[in-house]
Amino acid sequence: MFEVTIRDGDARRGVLKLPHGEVQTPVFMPCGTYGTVKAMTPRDLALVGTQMLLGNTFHLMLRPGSQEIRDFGGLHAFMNWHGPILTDSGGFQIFSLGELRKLSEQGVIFRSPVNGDKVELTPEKAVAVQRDLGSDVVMVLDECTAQPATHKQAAKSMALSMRWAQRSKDAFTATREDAVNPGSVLFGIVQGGMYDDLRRESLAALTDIDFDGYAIGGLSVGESKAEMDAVMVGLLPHMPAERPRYLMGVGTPEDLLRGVELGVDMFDCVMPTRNGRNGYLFTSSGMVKIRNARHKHDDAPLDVACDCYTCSNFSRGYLHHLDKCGEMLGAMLMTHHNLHFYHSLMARLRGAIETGTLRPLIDTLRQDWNNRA
RNA sequence: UCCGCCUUAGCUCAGUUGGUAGAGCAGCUGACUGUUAAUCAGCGGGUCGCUGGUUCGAGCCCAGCAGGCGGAG
Repeated sequence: MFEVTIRDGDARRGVLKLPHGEVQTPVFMPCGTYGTVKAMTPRDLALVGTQMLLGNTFHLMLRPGSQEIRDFGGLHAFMNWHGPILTDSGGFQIFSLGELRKLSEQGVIFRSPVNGDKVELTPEKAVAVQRDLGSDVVMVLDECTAQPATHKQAAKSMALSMRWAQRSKDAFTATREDAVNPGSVLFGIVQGGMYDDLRRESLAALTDIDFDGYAIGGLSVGESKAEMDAVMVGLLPHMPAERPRYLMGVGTPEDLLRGVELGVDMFDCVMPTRNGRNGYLFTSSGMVKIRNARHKHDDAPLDVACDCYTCSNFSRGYLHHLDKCGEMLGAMLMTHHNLHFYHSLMARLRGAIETGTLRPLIDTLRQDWNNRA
């Protein structure tokens, strides 16, 4: 289901073959938590170059409910996105909803952020929900370890995630026939905090179980850039070369350059969409905070080097105005641009790997982004 | 002409028994990394209509004046 076609240094150019289509890697996947990439129609997603997107087990389980979505024919039909979908397991919510949950060997009990109900999520339940959703890539339930964590805490957390990984694999194997999407694949998630030995131990445990792909979890949770880099540098060379590698929750454009350079195949992050809604825009010459007063009278496009719908048709002054007024079109146009930026960045990186020119491209991009905003 | 009420930040308003002023919004700035986020945080900003008086001390009490609103003629 995954094939690396070309390499450039440690970077890989590949193809991920999934039930809902092929994905050219390295790829960036926008977050569509509630069955929608906020402010984007599926038509616009296709327009900006989205190949594959994320859904969220925990949030969709609460609303509208996994059986409800199954009754609609699965998440693809429900949201009218017919490309591949990867669903996060709810492991990140163990981290992000830290105040609202209780962990045990069995699983996790959340207090629903919607209505306060008790909601239990176990490795088996997470797989079952994702089976109902019909995801192309199912993620195991893990505990996204909070930072900072001592070696002991990280070890305990990682060990639990590894036991859950085995249970997830067992549940996944046992439920294939009853799935909305029987051709889906299952990814394991490496944990271990910022500790190289734990990360390696986690990876060994996962490869022992054998997954279709391997994710690096537990990053972008408050650690320094240096720590994140150290985890990637220490881990990536040991990850199975013939399987896709997914860096979860990352990241900034600079993070993507670094990840691709080190051999990551898949990324996801809320940054282009959330920051887009908040008027923080990525351009070929660095980031632009469109709500700053200096853009009020600017009739130039957001990014002269960008050919997206937003940059082709609207001025910075207009985007500033929409943002100031809280108009939803502002969120739409700015999300559109940011996603276009991320996807075209990935396309350029893929092209550079094919021609063996990744290194100079990365150097050029880093220089451009740091020049000015 | 008389009576009553009102006048505090750019705007709308709070200001307890007198102790040299607060909120929301707007403005400016910053943050955001497997979305509890069209979100969150910080900052700037006021001769408390004017002039006197009482008091150790007045946005608060008293008098006059000026605007505004309402009522009666």
